[in-house]
Amino acid sequence: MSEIARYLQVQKDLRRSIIDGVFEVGDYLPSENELSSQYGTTRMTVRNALKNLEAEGLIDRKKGKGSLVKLKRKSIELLSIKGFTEIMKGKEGKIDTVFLRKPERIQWDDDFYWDLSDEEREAGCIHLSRIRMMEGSPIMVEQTFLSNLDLKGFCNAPLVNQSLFDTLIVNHDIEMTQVVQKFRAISASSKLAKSLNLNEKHPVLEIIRKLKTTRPGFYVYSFSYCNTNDFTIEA
Amino acid sequence: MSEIARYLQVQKDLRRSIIDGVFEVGDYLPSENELSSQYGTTRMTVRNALKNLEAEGLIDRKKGKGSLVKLKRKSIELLSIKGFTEIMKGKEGKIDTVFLRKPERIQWDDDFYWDLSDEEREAGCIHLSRIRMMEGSPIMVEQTFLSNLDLKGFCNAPLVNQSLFDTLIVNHDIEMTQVVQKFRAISASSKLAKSLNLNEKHPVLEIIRKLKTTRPGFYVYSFSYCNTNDFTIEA
DNA sequence: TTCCACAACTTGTATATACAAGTTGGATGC
DNA sequence: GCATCCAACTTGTATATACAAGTTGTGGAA
Repeated sequence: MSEIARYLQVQKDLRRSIIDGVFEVGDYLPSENELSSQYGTTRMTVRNALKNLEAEGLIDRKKGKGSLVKLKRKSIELLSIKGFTEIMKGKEGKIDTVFLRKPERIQWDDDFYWDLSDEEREAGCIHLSRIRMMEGSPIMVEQTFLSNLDLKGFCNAPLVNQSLFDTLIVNHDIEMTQVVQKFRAISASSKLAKSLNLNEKHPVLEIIRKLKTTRPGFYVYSFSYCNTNDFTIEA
Repeated sequence: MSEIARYLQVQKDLRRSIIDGVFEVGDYLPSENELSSQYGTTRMTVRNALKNLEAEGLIDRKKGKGSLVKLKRKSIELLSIKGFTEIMKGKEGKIDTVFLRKPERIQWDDDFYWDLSDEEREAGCIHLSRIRMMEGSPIMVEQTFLSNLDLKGFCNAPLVNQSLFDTLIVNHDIEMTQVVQKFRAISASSKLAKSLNLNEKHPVLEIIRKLKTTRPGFYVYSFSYCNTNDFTIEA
């Protein structure tokens, strides 16, 4: 009765294997024929799963070769930060993420930017706050809010791979599917300027995001503030 | 020999019909069975085309109902400008577009931001410049550059629907397929401040875009500068 | 009239099969 | 040794078919 579709099982299983490192970046997945006999299904069903994994950005598929694991989720996962100045043009530096506030349960703000459903309001809010650093310099402050819907143990368990997205997929079977993102240029408040090591009123890029997930009614909201002197934000 | 795949033909044909208004927004496409007999192919082939059109954002598909035409291309067509202040929250106002410079042939700048292929360099550049206004106020200045590759009569003919994108599709069979877009917050130069009716050094959102098309090697580049005091840019 | 069941549609999933076309490595011939 | 061809792999496309499951209108029972 209403079991999960087979191709979704395959998709989920392969995704988990990739994220957990069973298949490493640069590896090829087993061929479609191998996979279909492993999972006891047909090649077309496996292809359906692989096509979705490709759309998710986890693999690249090439005719004649195979399915290459790349594990580079597009903009939906993390905003990608690229060098802007001549020396760094287009390059992606190494990013360290530091918690300002670890995940904790709070109440939703009455004036929260996005409209919330009754269900979300009732479930309460989980909040976390991070700074992303590039070579010791703070680049982006990120505030994240999610509703506390069936997220058992979320605040106590550590994040998988330091990533909110990997944690939601691996521990809670929730996948990000769509994103609405809005951009503004604003002046840094004194507090923000301090966090980003800038002068007050320096221009800062504000990114407001609402991420839809595979769990109906469950969204992830984030507000990011970036110093874009030497970097661009790619989305 | 190496004909275009059937599902791509169906896809292109349906896409064009939608853009040309044969199927209007809000209509349902013919059912998969109807389409497959119309095109003399199987349902699975038609489904392949429809799935891609759904990914392009041209239709929505619902089990039990059909394929709903929505023609809401995502960020790839036009950046959408939405009200930010309380009164306007999320609303989309009416936008007028005014030419600062009509399309004209120029030389590529040696220091052009993106790397250009020899082919693009040789073909030369077409440049146009527009301001987008909302209720009389300038919101965005947009500089657009494209290589002059087989664009017969482009500079002389008027734009279709006032739109560069519609012009390229209808007159030259070129369709935008992918976009790389980078965001920065910068201070308005005096010239830019004047165009946008702002004080000098006011924060301005810079959007750098490179649009890939269905014609190999042909790209459209744009640089946009937005006043985001009362609006957000959605991408 | 109102309600309910069902037929007739829609898209979603799955199987089985076939051939086309890109990639690779090894056998063969020189 | 070296180039060439080819067999054996890979994914891409296409056909044919079947049933599941969501949607809607119709027609009959209460």
